[in-house]
Amino acid sequence: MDNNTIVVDKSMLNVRDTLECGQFFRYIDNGTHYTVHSLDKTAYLYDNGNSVVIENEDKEYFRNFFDLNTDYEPIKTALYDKPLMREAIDNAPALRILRQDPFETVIDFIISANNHIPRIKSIIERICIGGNFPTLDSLAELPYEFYQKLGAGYRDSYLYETVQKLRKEPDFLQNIKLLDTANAQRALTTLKGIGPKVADCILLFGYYRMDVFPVDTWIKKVYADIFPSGSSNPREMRKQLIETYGNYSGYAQQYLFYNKRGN
DNA sequence: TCCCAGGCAAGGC
DNA sequence: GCCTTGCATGGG
Repeated sequence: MDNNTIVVDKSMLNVRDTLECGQFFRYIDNGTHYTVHSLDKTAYLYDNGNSVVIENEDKEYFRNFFDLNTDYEPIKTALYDKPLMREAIDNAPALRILRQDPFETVIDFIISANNHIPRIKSIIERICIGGNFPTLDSLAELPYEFYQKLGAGYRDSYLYETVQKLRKEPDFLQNIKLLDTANAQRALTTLKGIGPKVADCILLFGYYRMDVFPVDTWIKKVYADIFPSGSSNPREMRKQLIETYGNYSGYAQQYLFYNKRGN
């Protein structure tokens, strides 16, 4: 194996479940393999019997990206006896939470609001140039007309305004790391197009914060399964779900979301 | 076709 | 503060 190859046992990484579970959009199913784009980097994932082979250009980047330094066994063990988790974990036992770039996650999940995953993917594709995600500075150079041509609907102005604000405050996303989760969520929701749910997705997928619980249409169904006569207020649902699943809420949410949505 | 999607902003109260 | 309403677009 050369220096740019990672080999992972399939019991630790299920490629399909991890890429297609809704946390990530820039992958291509080529039939024989998956192509993954993150920022300006590319990896190719091949099935090799009982292992996954990841051919890539930056081994450290993708070891971190696929969260390969985290042992999921204690996490799954701790969650296994909690409501609906047995079925959800058994549905995708080698699903991992990706460690994505915060800026890319901000853009992706502004687009995700009230949108379908296939369409989210195609809009993001039109933002990228040659498979590379644009930098904040290069996006900020583009006129509003560029955003109007993305087919993003009313989200075009959210994208434009958020990009302009982030360029004026270059440390904004870096500073999120310094805040506790409540204040981080509050700060993110000052950006156009980011409400409580999108902020939670950004914190979970872009900052690897596990004490969040994005409540979307699917998680509302999950909540109703657990609490048949519970609240109809998303903020209250989030609170109860975090109380139920604790410090592993982020992991729990993703297993539950993927299981409920179907695959 | 028609419904709906990993919700949000704005306005009314 | 909380609740309601309107919302561009296109995939299934």
